[in-house]
Amino acid sequence: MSYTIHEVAQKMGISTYSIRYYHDHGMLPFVQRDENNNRVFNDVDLEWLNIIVCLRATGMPVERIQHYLDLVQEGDSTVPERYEMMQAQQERTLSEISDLQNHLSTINFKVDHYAEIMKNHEPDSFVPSNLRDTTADQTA
Amino acid sequence: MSYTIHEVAQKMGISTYSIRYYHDHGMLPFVQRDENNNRVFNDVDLEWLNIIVCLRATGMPVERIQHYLDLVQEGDSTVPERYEMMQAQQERTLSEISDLQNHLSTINFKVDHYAEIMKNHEPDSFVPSNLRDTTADQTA
DNA sequence: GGGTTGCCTTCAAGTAGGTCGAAGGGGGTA
DNA sequence: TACCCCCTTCGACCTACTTGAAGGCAACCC
Repeated sequence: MSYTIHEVAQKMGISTYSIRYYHDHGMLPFVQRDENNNRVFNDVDLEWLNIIVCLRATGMPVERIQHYLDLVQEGDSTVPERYEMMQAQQERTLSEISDLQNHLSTINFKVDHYAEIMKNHEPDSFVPSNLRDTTADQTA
Repeated sequence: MSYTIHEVAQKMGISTYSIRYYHDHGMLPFVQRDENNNRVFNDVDLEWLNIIVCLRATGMPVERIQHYLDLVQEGDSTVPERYEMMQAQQERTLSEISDLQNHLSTINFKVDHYAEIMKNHEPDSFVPSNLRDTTADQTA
């Protein structure tokens, strides 16, 4: 199967701009061109792109991804380094998930807090700011 | 209690650059200056910064955060809009956590895969790339 | 066959959110 | 007085896109 850049963009949930960016920066080394110089993607390209998207989404810089993809192309002798990279990425991602969960509970608290305020007001009865009690609202 | 910009940076785990950036962009409206024009932060400023860090870390653009902070200062009449903003942020964060968890399982798979390869090799016995079996390595 | 639409191309410029360096000032200590 | 350290502002730089301008090629319409 072969795909246009738009099909790939839709499939992967990223923009055509990003795909061109990755390609132009050497991260999609197997992409072909058709007779009009348009990019033509196949399933292997999609797999590579999948890796790129995964690593970018978990915060790996483009330069590191380039290095990782180079290692993949160099073969099994680079497995130990790739192993270390993926382990680092694993830890990084776990800690980012945990950070996000902490932030989420802060946000949950605010949602509940605002819901509570709204429950105690009749609809359309919010007091104007010049009349409100300012002492209790420091935590927003 | 009052704090220097460095103390705040350390407390919040962000750079002094970021703090100045937020201040310069009107997101820390209460920060004072001392007689030498240095920024002086108090506990209320820390609370505001905490909100900023939380919303930024969960992907809210600076402009939206500015708007949110404006709403907070306007008082209770803006509670419904703030409620909607925090609900949106809640959903966004939940879906980002879920995305990260999916990406994490891809990474876990690679870590396990590489560990498996390394287990089946004596140390320092990785084959040079020109001798390896290239057919099985498409998924990196 | 000429015009329009539409998708593609490249290259350059713009953007967000910081990050950093230069230049300079104030204050404390030796 | 010299030195050090931390602060300031302002402007340049950075990453990872994002967008715009200018133009090519093909397909359809009349």
